[in-house]
Formats: sequence, structure tokens, C-alpha cells
Amino acid sequence: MFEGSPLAKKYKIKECECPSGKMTRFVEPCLLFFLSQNSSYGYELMEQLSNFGFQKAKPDPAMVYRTLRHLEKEKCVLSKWDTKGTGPAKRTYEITQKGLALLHAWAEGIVIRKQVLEKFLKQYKQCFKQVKR
Amino acid sequence: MFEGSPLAKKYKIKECECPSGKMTRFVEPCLLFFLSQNSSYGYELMEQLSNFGFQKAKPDPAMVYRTLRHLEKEKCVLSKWDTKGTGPAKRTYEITQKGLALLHAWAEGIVIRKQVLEKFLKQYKQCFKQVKR
DNA sequence: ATATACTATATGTAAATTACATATATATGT
DNA sequence: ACATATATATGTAATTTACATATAGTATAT
Repeated sequence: MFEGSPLAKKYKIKECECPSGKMTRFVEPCLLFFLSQNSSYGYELMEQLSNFGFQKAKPDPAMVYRTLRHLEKEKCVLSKWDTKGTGPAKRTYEITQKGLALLHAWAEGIVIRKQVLEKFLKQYKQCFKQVKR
Repeated sequence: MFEGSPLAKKYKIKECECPSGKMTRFVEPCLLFFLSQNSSYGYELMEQLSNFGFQKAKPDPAMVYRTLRHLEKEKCVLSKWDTKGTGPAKRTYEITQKGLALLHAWAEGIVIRKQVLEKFLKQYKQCFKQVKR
């Protein structure tokens, strides 16, 4: 969570100005990865997302459900209703071969994203390492 | 540059489906960092961005110029026209104290983003390490 | 029995962000 | 004179995210 450093407080910088815990363009690969491990359904996947290390408590259900439907339209996942078990019916998803391919493509991209962030931080730290506030 | 793995090709996965070299929400912190090192102007900052390690050649000028104007509105940078030198006049920017504070806030956020990506990749690799295609 | 909370999925719409196209103007090289 | 490089700027479409809200089945407590 954006603790808000003294500096950020001093200049009234809000979290939305420098998203950290937000999962920018990251829900889709996470869902694909979770589904590559186990078939599951929206509500459960949402909980997995919120336990993944994001600060922003629960992810937006709208994002999760719409992403799943989008993936289904692209034939990256398949769904069927599960009326067994307690509570309201669940739409359970399983990943397809195309979905796995997409997951692997995402992984390649995420490696690059990580490298870019590392490069930025390396340069940043070189310039500001001793600056505490 | 999204080489396109055999798998991605097989399933016709396009780069836009898994952005890698794109600088999602990353232009602003880069501009702030560049300006923390040297005052500069849009066109030059654009070149710095394109040499930063992104695959997507030139960044969108619209993004750069509008981000700079936005930062100025927020009093994170100051600008003045520079008519000296050759070629058309340049609007040179310098960073403010508030801009530095915003940069530091971004850096905190980027550390977290990097950690999240690392966590994802660690789990991903555990599951798929030996899968080559 | 019924009120409340939890589980589960879904949609509508606004806001934010990015992408693409294009306009304008100065200076330089041929 | 013309093409090219430098430099800034705006209009608008498309994509992505955020927030609000609707609907409904089941469980638990009072």
C-alpha cells in the first residue's frame, strides 16, 4: 500500500499518480497461469488474485469476469456450469492449448517488462542511493 | 520485439495480446528521471526514451508532449522557450521539488511492480521450467 | 419466517490511458 | 525549389480500468 513517504505527503502526491500495487495489464496472465494449474471459476480466481501480492485488496470482479469471457471468446479457455456443490452455480473454466500458448507468450513479455523496470531502478538508484528524503 | 515463439505462431497470438516492449504507464517516471538528471526538451526526451530499452522504436510524440504538459500543470516541471541554437524553438523543461517527490514515489511503486512480476515469473518457472515448446 | 451475510456472475457507464493521424513551423542540405 | 530533419501540438478513436449496481442462490442467526 502506498504508505506515503514524508516527501510524497509534503507535496500531496496521491497514490493514483504513481500506481504501485495496481495490477496494470496483469489480470489476464495471472488468470491464465492459475487456470494452467487447476480449473477454477471466477470468484475463486478473484481470491487467488487478491492473495497474489497486490496491495489493493480485492481485484475488480468486473475485470475478472470480463477477462474470462474475453479469453473464452478467443478460445483460450472453455467454460461449463457447475451446479454441483453448495451455493449458486459456478461457471468453471479450463484452459486450452491456445490458452497455454498465450500464457507462455505473456511470460516472455513479462520477462522483458521486468528487465525494463530493473534497468530503470538501477539507474535511479545510482543517482539517488543516498537520498533518504 | 515479440519474436513470436513457435507456439505463439501456431496459435496465431499477436503481440498486442501480451504487451512486452510497450511502456505501459512508464513514460511519466522516465521523463521525471531524465529531467532529474538534466533539463531537456520534448524531442530530446523522446530520443532518450527510445534508447531506454524498449523494443517499440520511437515512443509516441503525443504521449511525451502531453505528459510534459500534464506534469507542468501539476507543477512537477517548469518550462520556458529556448530560441537559442539552431532549428525550431525548443520548450525546455526543468524538474521542480514536487517533481522530484513524484519521481521518488514512482520509484517506490516500480519496486513493487518489479516484485510482483518476479513473483509471477518464479511461480511460472517452477511449473514450466523444462517446457521448451 | 425473515433478515442478514456470503457466494457467484454479470452489465452499464464513466474515467483514464494509449494509439494513430495529422497539422504547423523552422532550419538544413542538395 | 524541394526534400528532410527537427520541434511542438492537437483531434479523435480505441483500449483499458474503475466504480456502481443488478440479480440470484444458499447459509446462518434471531
